[in-house]
Parts: sequence; structure tokens; C-alpha cells
Amino acid sequence: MKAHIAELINTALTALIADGTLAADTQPNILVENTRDKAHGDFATNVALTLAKAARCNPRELAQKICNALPASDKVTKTEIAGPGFINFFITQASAYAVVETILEQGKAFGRAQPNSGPRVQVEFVSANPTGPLHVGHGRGAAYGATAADLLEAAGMQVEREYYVNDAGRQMSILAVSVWLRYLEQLGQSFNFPSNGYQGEYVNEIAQWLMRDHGEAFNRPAVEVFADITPDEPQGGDKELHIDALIERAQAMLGDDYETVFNAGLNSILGDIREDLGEFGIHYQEWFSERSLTSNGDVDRALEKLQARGYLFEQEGNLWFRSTDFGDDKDRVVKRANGQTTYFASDIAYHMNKFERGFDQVVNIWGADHHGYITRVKAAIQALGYDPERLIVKLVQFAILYRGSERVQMSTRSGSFVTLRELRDEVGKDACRFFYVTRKADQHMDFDLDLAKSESKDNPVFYIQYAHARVCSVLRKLEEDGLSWDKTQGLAALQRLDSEVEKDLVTQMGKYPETLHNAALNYEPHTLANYLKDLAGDFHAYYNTNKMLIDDAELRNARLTLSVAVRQILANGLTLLGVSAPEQM
RNA sequence: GCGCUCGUAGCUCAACCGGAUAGAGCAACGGCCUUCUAAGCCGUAGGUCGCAGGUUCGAGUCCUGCCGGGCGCGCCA
Repeated sequence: MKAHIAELINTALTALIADGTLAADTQPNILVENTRDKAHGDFATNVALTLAKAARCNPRELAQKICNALPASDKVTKTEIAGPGFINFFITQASAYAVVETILEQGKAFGRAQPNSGPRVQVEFVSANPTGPLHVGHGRGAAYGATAADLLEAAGMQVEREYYVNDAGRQMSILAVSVWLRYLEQLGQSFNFPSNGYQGEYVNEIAQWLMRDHGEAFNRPAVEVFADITPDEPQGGDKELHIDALIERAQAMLGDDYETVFNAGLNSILGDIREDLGEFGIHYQEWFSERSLTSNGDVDRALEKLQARGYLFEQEGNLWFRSTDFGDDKDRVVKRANGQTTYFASDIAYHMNKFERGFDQVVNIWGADHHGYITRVKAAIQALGYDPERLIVKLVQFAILYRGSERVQMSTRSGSFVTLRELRDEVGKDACRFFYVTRKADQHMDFDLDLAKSESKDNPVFYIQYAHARVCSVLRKLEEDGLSWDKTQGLAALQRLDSEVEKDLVTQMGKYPETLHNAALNYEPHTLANYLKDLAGDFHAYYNTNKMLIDDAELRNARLTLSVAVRQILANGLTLLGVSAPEQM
């Protein structure tokens, strides 16, 4: 409908250019928007306002001329000039209601673009270090990333979801040592567990599995393990130096077995994360290993490429990337004097790798605490010869959990944090997925556990699902009464639905495709969540004021047709958000 | 200190590329109702969009400064 109106305006403008009212080189940007107030009709345009200056006449006058030049349309009942020079369009009920039939025809596809008609996009999200279970902070990134990806797919793009597995860093080594030490404890040895080690119970479990699969193969005397190790912090030393020394010692004493222990930790936790996300309704096309970037030579190749382009320099034995050439605060080390490449070097290689895989666009979903990295990564991309605009970074703020008005304390120390799994167990997958994306991603959010669990209309998830279930319920009741829904008759009788609530409902339904489109392109799932809440509200209002199961068959079928169309949109929208659309509650 | 980000009703949040009288839901207040689905429905009130300038036909939205909150500022990952 918007396109139709834009077409009418375009025709009018062409006529005005022909008669000299507008300059021949006029480049009109025709914006047709939904009106906020029903008194302003159904759609409005501000072209007269934007073109008034160039046309050197006042906006209302120009608006009048545009109106006069508008071609006739059987879909428009009248136009009005209002305010400073808006042109308001009132459309016929028949054309407004046509969307109902479209919804029923297209079903699940309603609102979605032609599949795979758009560019290839990669969305990388969560990518938490596999050193422990996901916590509630990761949950928001997971829900947001998954929904953003699904929305892009609905907008026609070819989407690949990817998890970057940080399996190469020091944190992983600390995990390996933690697992090994717990394993030694289980073999009856006792010593002070390093304060910087991973304390969570899951480390003990991994140690147990290690023992089950390998017996005592990795047993070594604790006195030898800790011999001459620089003291831990509680003993007056440095916890970082202490754990580093232990890592070195573990590698020396275990030899080739070190990798077995290391992989036991990595695979166990990664498996857990994969299962956790799977149960959260999130599935990846690719789990990309950081280690593979070193083994396949991408890191070296990326550095060579930067070298060849003249962006690397040496200082005090370290190799630096001159990121200040691209607006960064300071230059960054990519290779230390000891020959070790930095994490940033892996990141450069990773992004090079992404673009080499042919993605038109690369989206990174990061925790908000990583915002400082955007500049340097974009700098690297540009230095490698790619357009940095092709990388889109979306930041996700942490969520703060509340139980009623009381804040839930979380501590990442000593492994007592609230895990995503615990959250899912408590409030359920649907509420989790919905609540996480109901606020703008870069906004702090309060997550009320009690509200998420409540079965009342205050709970938006319940409220929307209930609207869906209500339609199902009415159809069941209909059947119990020995009747059935006649779609054809319903569609033919839609014009009988001329109350305000019904018109509002249809108007709201008509906005679904653009809501979806905008939510996808702006990476703003929360607008879809809000839309569904509004649609459910409109439907509940309708349901409360109009009885469905009435004797007048024509009217009954018209109302049911409208309701089934609402149900279709609710189901489509909920599915995109990763929330189920139950038939009864 | 420098950088990024946020600041909208008592609370939690919206506001479609800069558009018309800034909207919902809770809470508050007033009324109605006992139903095809489950305490529901209707209405009222509530605002200097952090503050001050600027840009223009028009600013919550863009620019500058200030105030306040969050985060970042390692050869860590």
C-alpha cells in the first residue's frame, strides 16, 4: 500500500516537473509513513515540506499542487492537507482489509522476503571462552544474536551463524591446569589449589571423567608439581605468576599427555555450551577454532599481508601494527619479542579469514565491555584492504537480574554465578528468549525473574502466547458446537467488520512486514517484540468486546477469519523470536 | 585524565531517515463486570524528553559545552 501511494506521488511530482512548478533536477525522496493519529488518515507524506524550499513556495501551497496532480486511485478515498504541509491519505476499507487474505494465503511466509534473495551475511555471537558454563550475561548475547540472525534471514539474506572458539589462550591453559590439579586431588593428594584457578564444581566433574577414561595415567606427585613454584597470593606471592609457573610445570611433567588433559577440558565444556545453546533454540552453522588460525597459517599470512602493505614496524623487539593510521588511540603489538603472536593478531587473521570466505557483510555481537576493540579491528580490516563498513559490531549490555524488587547478586568469583541453564530452568526458554530481546541491545536492562515466571497479563510473553492460544481455543469450541470455520465466506464478509477495534486490528496487521523489515535491517529485535505485544493487545481488546461464536454465520466467519489471520502473525513473530506459539495454555 | 555509551511519567521501557498533540505496561485514582479461557474490562491523572546553547519550516532524535550513571583505556584473554 505504501508503495502504491509512493507511486501516486511520484506520478504527481513528474507532472509538476513537466509544468515547471518543480525544477527538472528535483530528486524527491518520497517518504510515506503510517500516521500516528487516525484523524490524519492512514498514510502521510512530507514531500511537500522537503521540496518547498527548492520550489520556492510555501509547503501547504505545494502540497495543494501535488494533491491536484495526483492520479485517481480506487484504493484512496480522499487526501487532505494538514499541519505545516503534510498530505494525508485515507484508503478504502477494502484495500486496507486485503491484507487479511494475503496473510492467510502466505501463511508462514507472510512478512518474509524471498529466501536467499539478499547478500551473504555472517553473524558471530556468544563466542564465550570455553572455560566454564555460560552465564546469564552470555544469555542475552545469545538471544539477541540468534534473533538478529533469524531476522536477517527473514529479510532475505543468506545467513551463517558462527561461534568463535577461543581455544588458544592462556585462560584455556589455566583451565587445563585446574582440571589436572582436581584430578590429582581425587587421587588423594592434597595441596593449596591456586587462587587464580577455576573453582567451579564442573572442573571436578571433568577431572572425574578424565579418571574414568584414563585411570591414573596422569598422576604425578604433588610435591614435585609444586616444587620451587613461585608462591600464590595468599602465601604472599603473585597469583598470576603462580598460575603461569604451574602451567609451565604441567606441560613439562605431562609432556604429550598435557594435550589430552587440555582437550578434555575444552571438549567437555564446549559440548556443554553447545547443548546449553541447543536447548535455548540456538544452532550454529560453524564452530570456528582460534587454534586453526595458527595451524593453517592464517595468522602468519595476515601479518605478512600487513607487512607488505607497510603497516607493521618493529620496536624493542616487538612487532607493532600501526593502527593509529586508522584512528586508533595507540599502535598495537601483534607479535611479542619472544615470537608469540598476540590475541589481537588472531583477531586480525580471523577477520581476514571471514572476508576471504566471501561474506558480503560480517556482523559481530560483542559484550558492551569490548567496545574499545571496535576501532582497532576496523583498522586492521581497512589495512588489509577491506571496506571496514562491511563489519558491523553490535554491542550487548549486561542484564541485571531481579527477584521482584530485589537484585540477584552475581559473582563470577568462586564459580557461584548464575548460569544460563539455571535461568532457563527457573523461568523457561520462552520467557528467557523474549525478555532478553525486549529491550534495545545496547541498553541496560532489568530482568525480573518473578515477572518472567508469572502467568498473568503483566507478563508480555504470557500475554502474547495467550492471544495465540485464545484463537485456537475458539476454534476448538467451534468444533465442539458442531460448526466449522468457512474461510471463503469469512473473506467475502470482511467488510462487515467496521468497528474501530476491528479497523485498528487490521491496520496493525498491515504493519507487520515493515516492522519485520526494519527490525532486521536495524538489528533491533525489540521492535518486533513490542509490535507483537501491541498486536496481542489489540486482539484481546477485540475479543473482549465481540463475541465470536454467534448465530450469524457470515459475521461469525468474518470474525474468525480476522482472528485466524492475527494468530498467523503472532505465530510467525513468536517463531522469529525463538518463542513457542502454544495452542493452549 | 582520555575515549565510547546511556539519561524520556513514581517504576520498567517505546517513539518508524528529523515530522503533526512524545506513547505503552505496571503502580495510583474512579467506575463496570462474572464472560467463547483463567480477576477481567473501561476511564482519569501523571512530562521543562538531564541542563544550556546551536543547526532549520520543524529537534526526544543532528552539532557543541556542562552535569550525572555505566563501560573501556595491558605485549591479559
